Amino acid sequence: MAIRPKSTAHEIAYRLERQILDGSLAPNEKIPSERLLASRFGVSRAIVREALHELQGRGIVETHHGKGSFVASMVPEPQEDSPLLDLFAGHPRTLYDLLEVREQLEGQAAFLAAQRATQRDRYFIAKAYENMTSADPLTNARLDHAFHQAIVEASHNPVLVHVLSSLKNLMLMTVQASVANLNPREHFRDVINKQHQRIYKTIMAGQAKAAQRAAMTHVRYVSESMHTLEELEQGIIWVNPQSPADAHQP
Amino acid sequence: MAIRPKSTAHEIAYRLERQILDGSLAPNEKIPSERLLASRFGVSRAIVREALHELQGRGIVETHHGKGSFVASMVPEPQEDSPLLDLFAGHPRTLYDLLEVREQLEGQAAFLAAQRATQRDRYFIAKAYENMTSADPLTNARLDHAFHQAIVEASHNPVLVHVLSSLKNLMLMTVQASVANLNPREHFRDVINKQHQRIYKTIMAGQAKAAQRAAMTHVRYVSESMHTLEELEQGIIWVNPQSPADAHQP
DNA sequence: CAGCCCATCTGGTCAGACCAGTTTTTGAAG
DNA sequence: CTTCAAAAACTGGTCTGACCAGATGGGCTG
Repeated sequence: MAIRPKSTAHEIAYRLERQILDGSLAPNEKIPSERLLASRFGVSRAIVREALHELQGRGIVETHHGKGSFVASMVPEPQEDSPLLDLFAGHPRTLYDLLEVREQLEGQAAFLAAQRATQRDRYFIAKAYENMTSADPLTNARLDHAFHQAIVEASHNPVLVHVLSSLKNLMLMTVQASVANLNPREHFRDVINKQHQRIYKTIMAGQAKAAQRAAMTHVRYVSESMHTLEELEQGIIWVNPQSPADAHQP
Repeated sequence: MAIRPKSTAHEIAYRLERQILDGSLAPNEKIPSERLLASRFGVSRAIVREALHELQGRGIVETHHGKGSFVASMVPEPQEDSPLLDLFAGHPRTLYDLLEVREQLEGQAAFLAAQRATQRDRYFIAKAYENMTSADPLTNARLDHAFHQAIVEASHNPVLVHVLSSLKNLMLMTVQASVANLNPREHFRDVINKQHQRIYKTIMAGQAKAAQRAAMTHVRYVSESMHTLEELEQGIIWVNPQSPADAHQP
C-alpha cells in the first residue's frame, strides 16, 4: 500500500495529532519549538509552521507569539463533518443570518410535523417536551435542542432533516447561547416556555398553520432577544457580577 | 476597537474566509494562485500558504498539487459519498421533499432580496432574467438556475446562500428536470414564464411579501406539475411524440 | 493528423535572514 | 546578599529567493 502522504506538512500535522491523541502531548502542554520540531522531523521550519497552522485551524493547537505552541485544552473531537460550524464560528453577525434561516425551516418543520406526525413521533415529541420542562432551566440547552429535533424528524422530510442536521452543531451553539443568556432572566424564560408550550400544543392538535406561526415566532423572539441582550452588554450593563473575560489561563 | 489581528496569516485566512462567506468565492470555485494572492494582499507567499493551511485544517479549502486551491463544497462532492445523493437515488419521492424545502428557502430568498437588493444585485438579477427569457426555451436550464441564484445572493444572508449552494447540484438537477420536462409543453412554459416575471417584478418593486408568495407559488407549481407529469408518464400517455429520455448529453 | 516535448502554469519544500514578543540570565547598584 | 533593570537568549512571525514536482497547453516534429 504505502499511501504516501499528500504533503510533508500534512504528514507532520498527522504525526503531531497522533502524539496529542495518544497522550504523548497532554492538553495545555507546551509543544516543542518550531525549530526543534523541524530538526527532529528533518524538515524545514516552514513545513512545521504549515502543519501547526493546519492543527490550529482544527482547534487542536494554540500558539502565542513569543511563548510557544500549546495543545488546546478542549477535547479534540473528530467532528470533521461540520465545516459550516468552523466557518461561522467567531462571526457574530452570522448568528442572526442563521436564525433567519432557522425561522423558516423550523416553521416548516412544525407545519409538516403537525400534519404528518405519527403516534410514535408524537410520543417522542411529548417526551422531549416533558424532559425539557422538568429539567433545570439553566442546563437544558441540550434538551431544548432535542425538542426541536424531535419536531424536525416528525416532518418526515429527509431533505429538511438533512439540511437542519448539517446545521446541527451550529444550531446547538445558538440554542445553547440563547438559553445560557436568556434563561437566567425570568421574563425571557417565561416567554420561551410559553412559546414552547404553544408549539407543542398546536403540533399535537394537528394545527399546521398555527404550529408554523408558533415556531417562527419563537425563533424570531429568540433572535430579537439576543439582539437586545447584545446591545445591553455592549452598554456594559452586567446583571451578573461576573466578569465577561475570565475563561482562560491554565 | 482596532482589534489587531493575532497574525498576518490569520488575518489573511479571515479575509479569504469572508470572501467565501459573502459568496465572492463560491464552493468548488478555484482560489487564485498563492503567488497572486500574495501580491494581492501584499504579503509573502509563505503567509498565504499558512493561511490556506489553516482553512485547510478547517475543511473550508482543498488544495491539489499542480492544480490549485479550491473552496470545499459544504456537501461532499457528487461522488458516492454524498448522503443527499444517496438519499435521492432510488427514492424519487425525495425530489418532492427537496422541492418542499426549496419552496421555503426560495421564498425567503425572494423576500429578503426584495428588501435588501442593492443596485448591483438588481443589475445582476435583471441581466439573468433577460438572458433567461431571450434564450432558447429548451436549453435554458442553466439560465433558469442562474436567475434563481442571483436572487438568493441578493438576500445577503450567507447562511442561506451556503445552504442553497450545498443543494446546488441537486437543485440544478431538479430545475433541469423540470425545465426539460415542462418546457416543451407550451402551457407549462407559459405559466412558468409568467411566474418568473412576477418574481422578477415584485423583487424589483421591493414588495417582499409578494415576492415571497410568488417564489413559493412558483416552486410549488413546478413540484405539482412534475407530479402530474409523472403520473402521465406512468400511464404512458405522451402528448409529445418525443422520447422521455433525451435531456442530456452536451 | 498523431504524438511527443518543452514552456509555463500550479503547489511543495528549503535555506537563511531579520523582526517582534517573552523569558531568562546577568551584572551593577543599593 | 538582595534588587532590579538591561541584555542575551529564547519563542513565534515574516520575508526573500531559490529550486523541486505535478499539471497543462501549445507548438514542433514525424
